[in-house]
Amino acid sequence: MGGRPPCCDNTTVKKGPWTPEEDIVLVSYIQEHGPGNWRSVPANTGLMRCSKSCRLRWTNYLRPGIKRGHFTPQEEAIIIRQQGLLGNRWAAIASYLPRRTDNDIKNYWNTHLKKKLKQFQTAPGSSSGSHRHTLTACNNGATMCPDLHPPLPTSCCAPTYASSTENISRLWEGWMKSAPKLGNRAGDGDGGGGGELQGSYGEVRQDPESNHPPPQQSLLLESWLLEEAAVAEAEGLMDVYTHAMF
DNA sequence: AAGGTACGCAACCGCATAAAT
DNA sequence: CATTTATGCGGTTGCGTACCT
Repeated sequence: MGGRPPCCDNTTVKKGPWTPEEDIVLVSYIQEHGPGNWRSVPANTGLMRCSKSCRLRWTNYLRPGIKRGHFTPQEEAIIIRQQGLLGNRWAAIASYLPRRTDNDIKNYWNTHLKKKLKQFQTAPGSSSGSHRHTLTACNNGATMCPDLHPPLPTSCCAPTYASSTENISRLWEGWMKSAPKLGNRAGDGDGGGGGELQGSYGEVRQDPESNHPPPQQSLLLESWLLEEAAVAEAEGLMDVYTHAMF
């Protein structure tokens, strides 16, 4: 048969939630090689994950510059407007909010905005309250957002591979929590989860007892954090600009 | 305080398209 | 050019947690 060789052996791939150890392995690899060649990731890192799963984890959670948590009214407005224009093309909508992932936007739409819009539509006469605010902002945002946030390829922030402070700190938080009791995680619902990792990633978890990252990784993290500070500064400037526009 | 329910998020699944052989 | 897989995307599900009764 011609064609490409298969990316991974589907019989041995691990599923379920990612562990901090896996995250670190993935981040370290991408830091070194850059994102893109996903099929080489499981092969070269030893991760028992499908390349697809690695890509998803990276783009939705570990990618540099990702902003998590509260959506601002401005962001809401852009999402609502673009959803109206583009439909459920979340990747396209996400290009207007470079620091949000399509998955995040999709989740937010399904859990919050859909409900909000429904409420608004069932009470068309209600011209007061937060919904009105949202939709007003939406209309404003609609006309200006392509200028303010032109559809940017992820390249606008990605090339630095700087991971967000939140993501990294969360990573280490998870690491600290799980490291001392890794042995107890076997029954973690995800059959064969933490337990097998101990063996698989022994060479990666160089010093599990000390709660410190391996030296090389800590250097990488340090440089990421420094870069993140620069990104945050830039974002601050953007917020000022945004507020001026609204 | 305990049990039940709703909510939010991470991850998986399946499909479409692009790319490699 | 045909075949096969990688990649990207949208829909959906399952789990953990917060909130309510």
